[in-house]
Amino acid sequence: MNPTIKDVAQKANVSIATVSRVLHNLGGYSDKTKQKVDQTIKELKYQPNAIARGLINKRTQTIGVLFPDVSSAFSSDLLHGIDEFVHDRNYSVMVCNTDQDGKRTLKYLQLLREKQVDGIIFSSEVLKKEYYDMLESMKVPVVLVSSQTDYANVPYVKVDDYQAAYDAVHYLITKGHRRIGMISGTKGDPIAGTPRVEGYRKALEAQGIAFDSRYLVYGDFSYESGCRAMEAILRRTPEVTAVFAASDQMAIGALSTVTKHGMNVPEDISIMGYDDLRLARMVNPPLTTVRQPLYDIGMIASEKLIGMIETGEPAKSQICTHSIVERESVRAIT
Amino acid sequence: MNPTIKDVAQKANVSIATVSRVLHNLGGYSDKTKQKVDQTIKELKYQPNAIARGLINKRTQTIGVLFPDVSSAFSSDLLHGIDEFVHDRNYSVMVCNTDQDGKRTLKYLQLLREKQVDGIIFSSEVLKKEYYDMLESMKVPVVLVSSQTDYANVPYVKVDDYQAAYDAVHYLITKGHRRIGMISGTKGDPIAGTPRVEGYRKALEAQGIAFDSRYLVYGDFSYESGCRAMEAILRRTPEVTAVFAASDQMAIGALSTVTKHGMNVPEDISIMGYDDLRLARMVNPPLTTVRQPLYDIGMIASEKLIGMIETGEPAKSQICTHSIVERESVRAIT
DNA sequence: CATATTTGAGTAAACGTTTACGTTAAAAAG
DNA sequence: CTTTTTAACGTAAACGTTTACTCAAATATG
Repeated sequence: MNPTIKDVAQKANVSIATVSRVLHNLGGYSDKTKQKVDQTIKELKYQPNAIARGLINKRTQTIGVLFPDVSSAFSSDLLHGIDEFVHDRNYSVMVCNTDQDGKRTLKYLQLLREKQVDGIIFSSEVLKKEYYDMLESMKVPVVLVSSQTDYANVPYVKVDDYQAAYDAVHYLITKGHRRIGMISGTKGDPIAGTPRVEGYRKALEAQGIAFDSRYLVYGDFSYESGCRAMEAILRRTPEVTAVFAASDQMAIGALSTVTKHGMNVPEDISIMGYDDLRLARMVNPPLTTVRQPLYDIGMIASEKLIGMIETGEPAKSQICTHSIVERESVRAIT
Repeated sequence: MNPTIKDVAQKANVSIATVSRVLHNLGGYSDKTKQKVDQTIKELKYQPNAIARGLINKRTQTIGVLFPDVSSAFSSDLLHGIDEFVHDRNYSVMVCNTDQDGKRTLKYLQLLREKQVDGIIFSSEVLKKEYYDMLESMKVPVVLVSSQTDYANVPYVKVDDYQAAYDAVHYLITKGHRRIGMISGTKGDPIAGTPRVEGYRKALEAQGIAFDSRYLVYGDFSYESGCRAMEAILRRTPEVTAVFAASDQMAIGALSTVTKHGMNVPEDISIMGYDDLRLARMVNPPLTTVRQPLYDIGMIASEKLIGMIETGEPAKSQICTHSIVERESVRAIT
């Protein structure tokens, strides 16, 4: 067995309370005893037991993070930011992969509750009433990432999807494109779906370009769906000069497909993505895209969460600024 | 406050012990009491407190996972496999991002010890004596992933790096290549560095091709280093017809660089990667590479770890089988 | 010098479980 | 109808901490 505080106390000839006090620098002991206690802690290689501490403090210094897909580049960038901030503040993170499946989400929330996490970051999934109720009854702070909700008191941090899409399409227009296709994400997705389509549409109309539903095709954010969508575009509306994809993965799928058809990006067709994942710069040509600062978003979300945990006060939602990063997949036409 | 087992006991007019017994199906109670207890558990929405449970059981049902870079595609695939298996067995995972920095690793091990994790997965980092000693003193099962060690009793699960590199280069040779360059990972890395170089060398020699040190250039596994390495190759030994990179990221960097120079892959030069990350199939052309089954490796490692935790018996190391996945970045020459 | 205050500790309860042990009443055995 | 066994619980200790409370000695105050 590992030594406990009791062992330290015995060996140092003091009470448990005293050891605890020097451990936390609470004062109430002489220099001499501090010396002795510190000494025997070293000797015994004593390590406090966070579980016991957690039981009494009702704080575990642990937060839970839920992702629909931990292994996606999107999630892992976020996780990186979260991990970074959180560890700095002496918390740990428990990850859960919900696999975008309701049953699992609920099961994991259950789990996190039993494990007494101090807070939860809920990412990239709509907060169904079911989840909200559960969260509510857990009485644990939550912050949403890349998601949003009507339940007023749960803060979110995300980019303005509408505006980001608007800006992307506007950018394409300023580059001289007028026949612009869009590969949307999952149809009806209230966060990353509809608002981005809406941004696309409005940006078009603002420049006097009529929205043409044939130019809009749906995917599900994945690479493969991007390939399929691009196939459809090439077949049905080959006159398009640029396409805006609602995720980098789809953009890259589109890019592959275009090349597979013997055409070149951006010479024959321009492609613009969304997210600015690491891979955006790795593909050929490097992808022009609208950047979500995922790492920062992870940090900000953690900051808010820990703030709520430690002050008990609700946090405000935050819209992070996106930006357009110009690389080489879009060309200006005249 | 959330209701405790005590609240349930009171409301159901039984003792705490009885509630605990029905909770765990231990028998020793009548059907009627079970009914009543189950009922009041529902009514109160009682949830057991895993912290309290952990304190007494000395089991937290949590494992710690250490990665040098959580956000890398490599880590996140692994993590996915780990998470999957582990949750199935009712464990949770705590992630730590060590940032390939000694101080942090030690700090995190410390943390995981305090949090009383039941086991640790240590990934992609050499197990220095320092770490080993710490781990040893924690008396907690550990398994290494994509790493290895002399400390006999710690099991690892990985691919045979030497053989995998050998096979890759052999494959290139069978495709008719004889002037084959290699972009190695970090020089001297005992796992993913030296053995792969050795495999390269031996595969060459086995076919009567002399090893030429000018054909070997070092990177650090990253995309950028792959770009730099390829620049060097193009400058110094442009006669090369194929290059084998020790990571997909470097391979993709090489690929970008080649294209940037106006040459084509695989027409002008063939490129082969290592890992088979998700992005390998997304780039253009899709990357021929040697596949490490990272998801499976994560699962296997978890299985071993949990086995050790639950039986107390040491696990055996395991070499997972790699394979060559042929895509389009290598061509046969005649 | 007597009293008040401060310092340096110790004692014990509490956190929410699990579980070894004890106890009672009913059922089975003789 | 005893005696033994069993079923159905209850009691209380234990896990490793934190912390409110207590208390004695030392120091300061008048």
